[in-house]
Amino acid sequence: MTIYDELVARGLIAQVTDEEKIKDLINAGKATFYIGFDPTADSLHVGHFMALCLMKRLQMAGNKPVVLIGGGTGYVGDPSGRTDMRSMMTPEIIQHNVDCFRKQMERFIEFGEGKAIMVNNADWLLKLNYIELLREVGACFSVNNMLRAECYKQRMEKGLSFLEFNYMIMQSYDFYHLYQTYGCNMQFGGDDQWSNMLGGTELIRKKLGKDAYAMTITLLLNSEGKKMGKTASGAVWLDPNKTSPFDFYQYWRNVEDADVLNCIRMLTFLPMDEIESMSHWEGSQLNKAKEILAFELTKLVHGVEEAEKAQQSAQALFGSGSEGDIPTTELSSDVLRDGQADILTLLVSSGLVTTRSDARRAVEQGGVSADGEKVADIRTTFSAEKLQEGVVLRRGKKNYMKVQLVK
RNA sequence: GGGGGAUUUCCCGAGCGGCCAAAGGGGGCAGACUGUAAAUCUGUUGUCACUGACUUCGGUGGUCCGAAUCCACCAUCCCCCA
Repeated sequence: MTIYDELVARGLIAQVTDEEKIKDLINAGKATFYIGFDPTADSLHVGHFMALCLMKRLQMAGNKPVVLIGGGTGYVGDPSGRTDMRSMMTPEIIQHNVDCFRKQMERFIEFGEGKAIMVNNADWLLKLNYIELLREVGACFSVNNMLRAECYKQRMEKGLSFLEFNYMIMQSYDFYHLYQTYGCNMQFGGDDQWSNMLGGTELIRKKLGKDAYAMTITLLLNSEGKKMGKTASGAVWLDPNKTSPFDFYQYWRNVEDADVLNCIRMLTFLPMDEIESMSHWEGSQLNKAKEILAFELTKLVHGVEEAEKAQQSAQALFGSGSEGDIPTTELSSDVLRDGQADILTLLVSSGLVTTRSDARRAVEQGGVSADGEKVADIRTTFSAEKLQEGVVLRRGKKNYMKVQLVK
């Protein structure tokens, strides 16, 4: 199976400019391609992860990846796919985010001589002169066409600032610049980037009379059409300090039935025939597939060791498995009153709830247990001796924390 | 630059002087049922010393016994005209 066919089989490809050309280039390992990452946060998330996986796949097939970090475009903010305006980031924050991205990416992609390279568009964008740019590049863009682009359409309702309107031009300029500097002839990106990417290929055609190609990656949506990798409290991060390996594991362990296979296909490196054999799994067997998905992804992102730990904890807590590696919160003697600590205080200090009111509600609704025993009374207390041994608190089915008193 | 409209609790959105911690929906959380799934039903969803008290309705002042609701100024956003 060629690399292109595999990408198709995994459902990763959304749109392409010239299928035959792209197929030939990447199958032969002759492409130099780039993917841009905007440093809008201090950690990568699942969406970025997909792009990184794609890079890795293409790199393994002999193509040369260019990671472009949007240190310069970060000053502007991409309006595509958003209905609101981005808040402006300060140069310090942008730089901090760029550094964080770099660190995380080095785990996935091999950089160095003849391998992948990483560039930051701040290096060229910040130097541009306004008038020169207008004459050189601005003349190549038709505002009429830009306004027709899908990515601006939605924003026409809500209002679009001139700043954001220029994002497409900057991204196009990036492609143009990379084409000339590194011979980069292809761009990949999320499907919401399609118009921005076409801007680049067109600029290259107009300025240089050369062909460049673009391909977009399918957005990872769940069966309800929502972006995956998001929870009520925000994104699922790759940084273990922002999303613990256990929570990361649990996120994938809990995906809906309808989405498991899709995720396995698009996100893991399991061979296609193995995935195909899972495709007719049903019912509780599908549950097994979720375990595989969760384990594989945790392994890719956090390493085998963390993946095994997460799996063990999960099995210990949900199944009948042996005592696992339960996250523990250490308490100081501040929680004690007359040598006792009450359940509300413990719940709050364990981080299982954020307020005492929340804790009260959880107990009153029968959602709290300690060491497997349901806690029915909000006045329940625990002795200091008991707490020194450690107590496993549980809120609802899926939230656990061991609390232990230290002297 | 001129004119009009908006700003409510996580989100959408009611409220137009006391009966407002603020309807309704979405989302979240918990319970039942399950496969750590989905669907469904139920409860809950500002904080705390919790049958009561305290702090919220863009900001700051004011009117009033009493303001999310009225007035003034400021800020932000949207629409129309230029």
